[in-house]
Amino acid sequence: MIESMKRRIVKLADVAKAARVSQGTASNVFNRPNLVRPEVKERVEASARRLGYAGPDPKGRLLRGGKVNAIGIVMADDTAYFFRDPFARMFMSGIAEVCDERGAGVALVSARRRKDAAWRIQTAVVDGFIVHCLRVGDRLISLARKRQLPVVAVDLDGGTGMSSVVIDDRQGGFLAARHLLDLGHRKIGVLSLEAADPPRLGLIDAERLRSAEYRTGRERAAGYAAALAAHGIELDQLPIIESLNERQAATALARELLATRPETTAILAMSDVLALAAIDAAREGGLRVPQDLSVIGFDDIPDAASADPPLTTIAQPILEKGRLAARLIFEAGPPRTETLGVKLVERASTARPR
Amino acid sequence: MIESMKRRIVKLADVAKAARVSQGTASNVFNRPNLVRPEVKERVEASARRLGYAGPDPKGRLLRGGKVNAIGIVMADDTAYFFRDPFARMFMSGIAEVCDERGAGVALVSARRRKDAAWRIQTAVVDGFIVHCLRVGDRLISLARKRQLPVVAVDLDGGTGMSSVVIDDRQGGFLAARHLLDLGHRKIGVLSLEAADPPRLGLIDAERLRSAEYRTGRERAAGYAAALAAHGIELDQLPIIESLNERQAATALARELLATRPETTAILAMSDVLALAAIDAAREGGLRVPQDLSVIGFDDIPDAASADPPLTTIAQPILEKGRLAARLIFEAGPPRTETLGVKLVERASTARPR
DNA sequence: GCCCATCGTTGAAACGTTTCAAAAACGTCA
DNA sequence: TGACGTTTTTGAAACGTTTCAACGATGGGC
Repeated sequence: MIESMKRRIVKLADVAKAARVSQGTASNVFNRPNLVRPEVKERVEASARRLGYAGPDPKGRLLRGGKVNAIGIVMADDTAYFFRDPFARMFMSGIAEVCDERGAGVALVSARRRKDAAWRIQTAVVDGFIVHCLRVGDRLISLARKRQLPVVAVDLDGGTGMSSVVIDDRQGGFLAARHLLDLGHRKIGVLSLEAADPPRLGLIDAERLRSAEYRTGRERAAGYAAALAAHGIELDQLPIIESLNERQAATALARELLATRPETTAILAMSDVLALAAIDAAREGGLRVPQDLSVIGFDDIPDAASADPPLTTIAQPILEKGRLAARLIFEAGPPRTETLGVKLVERASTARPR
Repeated sequence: MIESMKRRIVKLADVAKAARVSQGTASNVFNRPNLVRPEVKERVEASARRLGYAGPDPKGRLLRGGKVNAIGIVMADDTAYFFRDPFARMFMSGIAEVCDERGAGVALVSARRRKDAAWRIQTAVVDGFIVHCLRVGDRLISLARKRQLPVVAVDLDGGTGMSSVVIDDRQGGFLAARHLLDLGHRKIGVLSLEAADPPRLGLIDAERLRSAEYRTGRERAAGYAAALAAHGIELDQLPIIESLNERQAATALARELLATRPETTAILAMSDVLALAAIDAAREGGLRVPQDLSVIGFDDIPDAASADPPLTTIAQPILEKGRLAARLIFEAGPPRTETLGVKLVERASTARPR
């Protein structure tokens, strides 16, 4: 009675005492039952049941044993983003696949609100981190690295001593722009991902992209520039709109672009989400895609193929990227950077200008 | 030199010793820096830097402090399912939202492979569990409950002493069936979710649904039966196909149903995924929806509205379900069951039979 | 009957932190 | 100078487990 008032939690030691065995034996009952005599095992189990023992507490085990058996994925957005964004989802699926293989768990770490983001990274109970969408040299990345756990950066030129996986964004940008140019487009509008934090929504100049904090925007733009240069065009001559990678917001911005630059015959979008938004905007403006306006995306998210019209885009192996990132965590070898290739996927959202 | 060979990890005690302070003070430097004199604080920080201290290890903190500050979501599928399935995604978004509010993390616990599923649940480092898609009385649920952490079951009639959130599946089933009947359909095919584990794919009889382990299938079927009864029809008279809730697999099964029962004028699908699959199958078979075949779904996943044709379905508040489940975990009050309502959403996939 | 191998069991030592009552240091004021 | 509040710092006690060398039994072979 009085015992129950104390409300203290039953622990292994209590069970052991009740069963008149050493704590070591009690531990074995739960972890290596074949090491202990059946009779004793049963006695211990009986005591455990009687006392209402919850089983070995992972907290204790963890401290002793070391491995959590889970990795944390850090993204610079709210937690729901993991489930909302098509790119993130695909990426996570790749990670999940490898984690399942290895029997590891997955913990989602949102780094949206900078303030508690730090705390979250410092206290996350994981064996390693995959960080995505943070800026190079981001303080959060240093925090993660300070934990002295394996860290893999994704879509980020890896700092020293950190593994990273990236895609050949520049080549992708190059292929996209060249495709449009080859079709004969010259009046091209660029729909850009965020270049830096904070984003500057709306018309920006090429310089902002050249010196962008985010690798993705910077490199893709560099690819665009290279292809344009081959046709004697400067990136600076094109209208460039910076947008959040979000359909609603981007549609509004794209609409504005089309309104202010009615001569535009093609949109070079840095992501499929942006491209789909551009198509929405075109349609609202009474433009047919691809007859009146060509649109090319980047990423090849699942929706791209089933969009109307099916999207011409630069495919990157998103799933493979996730897999690779996870493998790099588990392999825990010396830091290295893996670069994945991209390719042009021609579908129906691009055509010759009229 | 020799020191470095030992490879031992630097801990708080080492830092404290090096800075000639007590361990308590060192701890304060990291956790309540304002309690310690600036001069001392700096000394400790310097030592920490010099020794390469990684910061207080969460493992230690955890054991002492208790709270992990993360909840685990258990689903009976592989981890990628969390990101693939539209229902799961929406549900997770709701959970994520509440977790973000409370500054809690999210851990994904896959219970796919029964064997290590048990281990995963026993060792997950979390403060509570939300379990979904497991059978009532599932051993895994008992395991979770044995952890003596808050557990919330979703879409499961809560066992004793466990909170749960469900929707009014029966009412939903009733509304769906009545809608079809009101339109004049009598030759109706049922596309059912899994009734029990293991699933029995293909034609099943109504009895299997009446005694189904999974609440969802059982209750929705009961709703169907009630509506049919009002028209003097028995559920047993309709062809019922059990399928995995997966577009590819379901399409094949639906195709078969349509082939063997060409008189069918409507499909009563237990989920939107199944409904969309039915539409795919119909189209392959040269049937137009809704002119030749009406299809009604259940859930109202995001894709339902944008499908072609837009899907008539029973809407359930998926997001709210996630939010509620998470709140129940955090509130940690006495166990209770929350039932959420459903409603019919008429779109364009149903019409009068010809 | 003795030696050895084998199998079970024990006891104690980590694992790394936070917390808290009590002690010390420091200032202030009479 | 001494008494008395404040700040700071200390030391030790948890937190709950696993592991491991060593010890005691038990039984077989000689």
